[in-house]
Amino acid sequence: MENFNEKQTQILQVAEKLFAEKGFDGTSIREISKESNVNVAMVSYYFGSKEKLLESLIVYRTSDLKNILKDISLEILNPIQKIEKFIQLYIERINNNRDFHHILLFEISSKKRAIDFESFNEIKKANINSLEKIIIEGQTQNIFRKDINIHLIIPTILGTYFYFQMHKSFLGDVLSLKTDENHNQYIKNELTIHIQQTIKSLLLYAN
Amino acid sequence: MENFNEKQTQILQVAEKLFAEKGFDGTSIREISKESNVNVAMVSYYFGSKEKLLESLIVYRTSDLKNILKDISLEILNPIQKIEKFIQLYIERINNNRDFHHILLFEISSKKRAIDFESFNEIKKANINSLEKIIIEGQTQNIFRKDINIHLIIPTILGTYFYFQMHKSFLGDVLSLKTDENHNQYIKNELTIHIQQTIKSLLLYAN
DNA sequence: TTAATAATTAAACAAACGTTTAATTTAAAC
DNA sequence: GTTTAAATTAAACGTTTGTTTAATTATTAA
Repeated sequence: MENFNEKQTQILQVAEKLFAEKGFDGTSIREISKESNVNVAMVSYYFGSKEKLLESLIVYRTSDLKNILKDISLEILNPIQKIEKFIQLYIERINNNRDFHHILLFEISSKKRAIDFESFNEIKKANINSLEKIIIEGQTQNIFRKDINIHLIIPTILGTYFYFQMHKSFLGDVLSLKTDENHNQYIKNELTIHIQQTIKSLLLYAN
Repeated sequence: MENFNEKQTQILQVAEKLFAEKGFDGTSIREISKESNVNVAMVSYYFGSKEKLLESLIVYRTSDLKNILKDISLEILNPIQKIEKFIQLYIERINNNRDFHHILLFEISSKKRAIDFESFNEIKKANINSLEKIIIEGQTQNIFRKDINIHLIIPTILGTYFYFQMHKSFLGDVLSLKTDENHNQYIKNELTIHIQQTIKSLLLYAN
């Protein structure tokens, strides 16, 4: 349906970066146009308004995310390996789109604008279903606990990631992560392992 | 040092609510003054500027938080009970100041303003120390795992809480939490138990 | 080559913003 | 009761905001 040309994509990417850094209301169209090397009027010309620019960004990124969905439950792995892989892929994908998810997080919990998150909620539900399949498989094999509330597993996985990301500077200090590259490598390795270990313990631990 | 009179407190509380709902940049001084039933000029008169109002809010709430710090490590409880109590008190306290912590979360990860978070970081470090004591105690008693990274425990505890809080409407749907009272009770009970269970599993589970 | 459409621009627009001013009212001190 | 200081107000200030206009340039189609 929606397709963006080169200049539109340029604007969307600059807007994404600035919205993530300074928030939607903290970013002006003039900043966006300046950093995109485009006239101020072009944003209205292409997207209609600032708010519609944000909506276009959501369309743009959501259509990105839809394609990558992968069904781990069909692979030849045991439930524990599937959980590990699910978490690794989930964190990796969100981290690759961290600016966009930062914006989403703010907009979802904001009462300022009425934005339609339905297409995004669909993706979220698909991911929950994917995880649920794996957990049920582990439960029927008597490996996993039976009293698991799946809707609290995702908050622990993603919450840990987002908290880490948002406290970048504080945690970067205590963990001696000097560069952004260090930080990113830490997420890819230690943090992902920590989250995997946490969820595995929760699923496997018997009172 | 700083002390606020009744009218100043009124302004601070309204500002806190609106900043949490719509963000700092999404809230105007005129909105704050209207909802506080004071003249627009009063905000500048009392606080100097909008940004100094935010700084005053941080001072106001931080001095609140300092007093409640409680040393669980001295109580007559076993390490597991101490962990449970630590998590319960920590979540409870943050949930009681959820608007303020919502603001903090976004200011900390924002590149818009240069705000001094030192006093707040001190509190955070004190809490980490408190948790570390408990974990070390459990480790010397050979109850807890030895390969725990304490700096990733806090992100899991608070990250789970914040993610839950920020996805209020999505999770409220799937968990059938109709009112704010329902939501708050769920945090106090099920969510707190989930987080306790998660951290206990992580600390106790042996490969 | 010409006509029509799309892209781009500088300038202007009104509205909203944070802040200041200057006048007035209220409260406290003497 | 008078003086002094603090609190409160409506109005105005200069900027910045998102958006529109009207003119110009570049591209495409006939």
